[in-house]
Order: sequence, then C-alpha cells, then structure tokens
Amino acid sequence: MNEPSREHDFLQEYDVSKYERPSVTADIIIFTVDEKKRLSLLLIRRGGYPYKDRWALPGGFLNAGKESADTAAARELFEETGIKNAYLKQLYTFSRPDRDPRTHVISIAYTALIPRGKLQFRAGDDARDARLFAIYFQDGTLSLVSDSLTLSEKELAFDHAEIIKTAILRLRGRIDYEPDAFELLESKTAFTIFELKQIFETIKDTSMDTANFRKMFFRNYVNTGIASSLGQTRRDKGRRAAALYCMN
Amino acid sequence: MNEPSREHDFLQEYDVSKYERPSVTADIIIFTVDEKKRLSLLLIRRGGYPYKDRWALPGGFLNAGKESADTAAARELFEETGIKNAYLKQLYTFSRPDRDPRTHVISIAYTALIPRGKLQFRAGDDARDARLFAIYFQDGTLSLVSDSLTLSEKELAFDHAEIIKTAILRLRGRIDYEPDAFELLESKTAFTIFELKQIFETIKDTSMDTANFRKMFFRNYVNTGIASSLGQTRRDKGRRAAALYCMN
DNA sequence: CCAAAAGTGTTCATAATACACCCATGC
DNA sequence: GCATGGGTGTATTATGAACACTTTTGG
Repeated sequence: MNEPSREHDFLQEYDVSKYERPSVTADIIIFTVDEKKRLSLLLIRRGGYPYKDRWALPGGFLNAGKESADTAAARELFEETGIKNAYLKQLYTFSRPDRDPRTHVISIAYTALIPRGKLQFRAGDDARDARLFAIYFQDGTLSLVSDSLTLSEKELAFDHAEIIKTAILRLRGRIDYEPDAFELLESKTAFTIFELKQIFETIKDTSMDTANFRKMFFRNYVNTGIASSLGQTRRDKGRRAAALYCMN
Repeated sequence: MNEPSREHDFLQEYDVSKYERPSVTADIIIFTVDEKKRLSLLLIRRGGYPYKDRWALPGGFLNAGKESADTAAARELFEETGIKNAYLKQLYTFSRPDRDPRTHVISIAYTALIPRGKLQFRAGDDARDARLFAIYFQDGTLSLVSDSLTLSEKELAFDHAEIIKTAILRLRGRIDYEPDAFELLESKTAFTIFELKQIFETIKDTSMDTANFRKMFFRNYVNTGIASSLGQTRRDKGRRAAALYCMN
C-alpha cells in the first residue's frame, strides 16, 4: 500500500478552503392550534431586502463553527417566542442555489409544536411584525389567513410556501404513529380525550367518530403506557364532567 | 408603517457576508442486497487526512452557488458508481460543529437503493479503495463486514456510524408503506413474489410467512396498481416455475 | 327541551398472524 | 426421498369505520 504523499494531503486540505461555501440558515415552522381550533403557524414580516415587507418563516443564520443546526433552531425559537426546551424536529433541508437572490443560502427547516397558551410573540411591533396565520391547505394549494389579511403561496418570501407545505404533509403523515398530537395540548398532564381528538381533527382536517377515537386512544396510548388516567375529572360549564389523562 | 431606512437594509445585507459560512457536503448511503442476501452498503477508504485510511461514506463538497444538495448527491453517486437516475432520497442533515476536525462541515445525507447487479465501483484500486460491507445491526450496535475485514462503529470516519444507523432505521421504518423494496430488485420489470419477500426479510432482518406475504403483495401492490402480473413464468433449476410481476 | 360534550355498545369488512398442506423440479 | 421454492386454504384475532343510543349539565 502506497503511503500518500504530503502533496496529496495538502490537496485534500486545500479542497476544503477552495470550495465556495454556502450560507446556512435554520428556519422554523412553528405550528399551533388557535382559539378557533385551526392549525396555524407563526410568520414574521421581513424588515429588509430581499423580500422586504413580505411574510416569511422565523429563522436565522447558523453560527458556523459554534453551533449545530439543532442549536441554531432552538436559539431562533427562543429569540422569537421566549420558549426553551420545545418539541423541535428537523424537517428537511432546502438547497436550491437560486432560492435566495443574494447568494446560495441553504435552509435546514425545523418543525416546532407549541400549544397556543404557551406561544407569545412580538405582534404589532413597528420594527418586527409577527403574526399567527391560520392554514388553509386543500388540493395542494396553500393559503394563510390572519384577521383580514389573506396570503397566497406566491406572496410568501423565498421558497417558504414549499417548506410550509412539506411541513404540513409531514405533520399529517406522522400524527397517527408519533406522539406529536400531545405536544399541541394546552396541558400534557391534564387533558380530556375530546381535547386530544380535536387536535387530531385539526391536523387531519376531518371529523372523527367519538367511539372509535376512544377505542384508539386506549389501545394506542393508555395500554402502551404513553398516557394514563389521572383518576380525576374536570367539570366544564354546560356538560358532563370529563375524565382526565396525562402523558408519561 | 415606517419605511425602513437604508441603514437598516445595509445591516440586513451585511449580516449575510458577516457570518462565517460552514462547508457543506452531500454524503450517500448506497444500500444494496448482496449475493448472500445481506443488506450492504458501499464505503470508501479515505486517502487523505483527516481520518486517513479510515472507511467513510462516499460523498463530496457541494458546489456552492451552482448546485442543490440533490444535484450534488446525484453527481457524487455518478462519480462513484457510474449510475444516473437512481433512487436517491434525502435522509437527514448532520451539523455538529465538531463532526469534522478541519472546520465546520455540514453533511446533507442521502440514501440510494441500488440492486447489486447494477452496482459497480472501483475496488482494490491503490489510490481509492471502495468496498461493499455487509451490515450487522443489533441492539443498537453496528458492525460492518467485508470478507475478512470487520469494522466496528468507532473505526468509521467522522460521525458516519451515526449516519448509517439513522439510514438503516429509516429504511426499516419506510419499507412497509413506501415502494422502497422494489428499488432493490434486480429487475423491476420481471420479478417473483419470493424475490420481493427476500428483500423485505433482508431489510427487516426477520423471516416472513409465505402465504401472508402473498396476500399482502396482492392487496397492497397488485390491487392498488403499483405492480401487476406479467402473465409469464420463469423456470429456475430445482424448483417449480414462478409467476412474474412488474412495477408500473 | 335543547345543545354539546361524555361515554357505551353492536355490527361489518378488512387486516395481521399462525399454521396446515399440496405442487413442481433437480439432485 | 428430500430440499427448495411455488402456491392454496382456513381459523383466529386485531383493527377501522359506521352507527345507534344513553348520560350529564347549563342555558
């Protein structure tokens, strides 16, 4: 076996610095279920070019050499919402060289699931406008609604419409066999079966049968130890007291 | 609404060039089922530092500003194996800042599924040694075997053991509801049910019941139009002729 | 009473799983 | 004969979906 030459080593090293490097951002799709039980996400109005005044996903440049994309995403989520230790999963990496007009910017996208009650953000602020948009996604077409403001796919900055659609499809695909739905409960330690059912219905955008949902809940979650009964009930106005459950 | 100042725009632009940029590679887990029906993958022995002489995943630096990670992965796959238009899916992005001792190198990992008969590579070459390693993955521990050479996780370059384990788990998770298994057939246009069953058994590392596998095959693939009967049979030595099917 | 949620029961079709058994071919 | 693959049938149980019905509570 030949001992590789010093020159060979040098070339190997040289390659690393020779190549142009792309910029890398971590962008986050922050999903929640709003007051009207609609699947929603947080968007930020851009203050600068490119796509000035357009709505975009929260995110920012990775601190190269100092943090992983996971850390960058967690940092951005904290800066945007004040939330630490959230449910944050890598979604997909988007890397078309023309997706940002400035330079090649690769986006490592993350999905965060945050209950509405824990989600606070700078809204109506002059410098940085942040808003929750309800998601309408049918027949492959996305539109986003916040009060009187409706956005079509084309109005979003960069390729963020594509990223959001990817995130919705992944969320829908995961909901039946991953414990994602629990992350959107206002309280993981005291919830009713109906509250969990509402989250499933919101994400899948269908209505589900009560009896069948209960059976599924006991089979998939209680019997497997993912959730368990608190042995307590909660009384709400206008209806029968409901049994409470908690995640383990 | 205030018109953002020029200074603000400048700062926005400035940020892009101010940040250190990481290097980005596309690395590929090339899976195949070898002659002995073992799940295998292709590794390259590194010729230069770091991890000189260690075994690593094929891959290379992204041509920033000119290609997407998908394109870079396809290019690397072609350079390594001569294969174009292969089944290539993005797996996950690995970005720990210390995963490469030189500098921050982010790896966008891809999985390729190639039938053994179509997989050729430079083997035994002095400058660049490439080999197929059979995968043994049990109880969360990975080991790779090529003839008399056995590699433990720690002997692999970079964090490639972690990447490989992620790829195996994803492949196993996808096999039942994605048409991945078909990609590993020697011929997608003329295969027997038994050949497909062997690929399932290889990936899931279990043995499956013949009758039940047939029922699943007709339900999930033939009845849904994913595969269909060729109306022909193939005679092999020592056994009854088998009906042939093809993918659509 | 009514609306809305909480909760129980039954039925039917389809799945997954286990297993017993026969067919065809070459050594 | 026997090993290997090719192929059929049957029984059991689990799951998914549809639906009918009762209970509790506030307005």
